[in-house]
Amino acid sequence: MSELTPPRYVVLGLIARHGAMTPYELKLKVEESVEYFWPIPHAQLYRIPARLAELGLLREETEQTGRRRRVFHLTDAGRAALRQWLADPNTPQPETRDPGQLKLFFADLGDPTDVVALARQQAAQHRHWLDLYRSLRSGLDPTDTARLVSRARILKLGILHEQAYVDFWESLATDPHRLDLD
Amino acid sequence: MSELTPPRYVVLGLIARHGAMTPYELKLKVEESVEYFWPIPHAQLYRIPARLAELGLLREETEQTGRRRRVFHLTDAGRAALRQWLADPNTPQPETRDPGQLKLFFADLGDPTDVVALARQQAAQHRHWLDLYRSLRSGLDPTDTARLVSRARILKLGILHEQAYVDFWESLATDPHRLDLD
DNA sequence: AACGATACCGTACCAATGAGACGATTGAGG
DNA sequence: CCTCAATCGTCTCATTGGTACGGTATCGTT
Repeated sequence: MSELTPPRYVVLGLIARHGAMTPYELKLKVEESVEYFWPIPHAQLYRIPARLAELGLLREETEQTGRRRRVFHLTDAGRAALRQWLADPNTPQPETRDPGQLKLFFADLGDPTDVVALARQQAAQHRHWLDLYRSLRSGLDPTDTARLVSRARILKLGILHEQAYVDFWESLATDPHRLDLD
Repeated sequence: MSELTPPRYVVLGLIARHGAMTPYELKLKVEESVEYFWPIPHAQLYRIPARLAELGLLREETEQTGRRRRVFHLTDAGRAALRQWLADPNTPQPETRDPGQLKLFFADLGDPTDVVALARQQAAQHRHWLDLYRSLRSGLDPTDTARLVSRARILKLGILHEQAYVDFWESLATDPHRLDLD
């Protein structure tokens, strides 16, 4: 069984966790969480399940009522593929694509004041995410122990991440000439 | 003048900084730095300059000697486009694609011991990058003041980033049941 | 000078993706 | 009924990712 791409495992995982879903429901689920660390454009969530069904990892059924939407169920093969992926600790390198970092990298080619404006904007942007993750964490339902642990963990990482970026950009905004070589 | 995609600005920026280059030289430059925060597959570095030349932002010349490679020069329009981009502090959101985070998010669907193995592997991986960035920073040439500042800054951010991830994964590896809700 | 080996360099191909316009369906309220 | 907004799905096109493959220079050896 060959490896799937990460977005495909996202679809398998969400269906494994929440039960059979339509592409539209997948889209809603993705927007509420996965999005933050693996964005998937919504059109993909119509293409991927269809592909997984061809591979036998999902089974497609059609609603008998109303809009007759396509509902995708996890098959045994799908569950097996998911488990196998989760059991393998080896993962590809993370990829970061950060336009702000890119502008910073080339900042010496522009006006020296640009970097301060950039830093301010970036600091604000990352602070926004930091606040969001913090409030999501304090809003966790302590009685839902099953979901709580994994939710809290992933939010913890998001918070550490954003905290690091806020620290960096704020320091750059207030003190652009400081040079850390410690 | 419509916006370009980030990889195109990378090409403009590298040529602005280092002078006219062939696609192959671009590839080498990308690998030595930009790669870490904006990966670009090498085939792109043959397509992008050609496209930018069509747009009038680069000018293509052909070597008279040997392999007769295509050398791309920055035009005034190209320089202007680059400056305009750098002067605009507004940037799209960063996108992170981290297979490790994805596996963590779905960890509750697999075996509970998987997460420890994952954490160990991730901790090692991020420690590797952390060490690399640190050694790159200590290897900076203090006499090259022009480049020093921008290099040091971007490395600082990389180090903060990796430090946060090392902290997270190491803590998870040694103490998988700890729950941070502070 | 001829040679092979090894790097260097470039292109081509095809499936997959990103982005977003557009169209269809539903159901709630008037 | 009718209208409007929300919901839901598909389509298209340029771009991208991934990678295989082919050509060209260089260098050490004889």
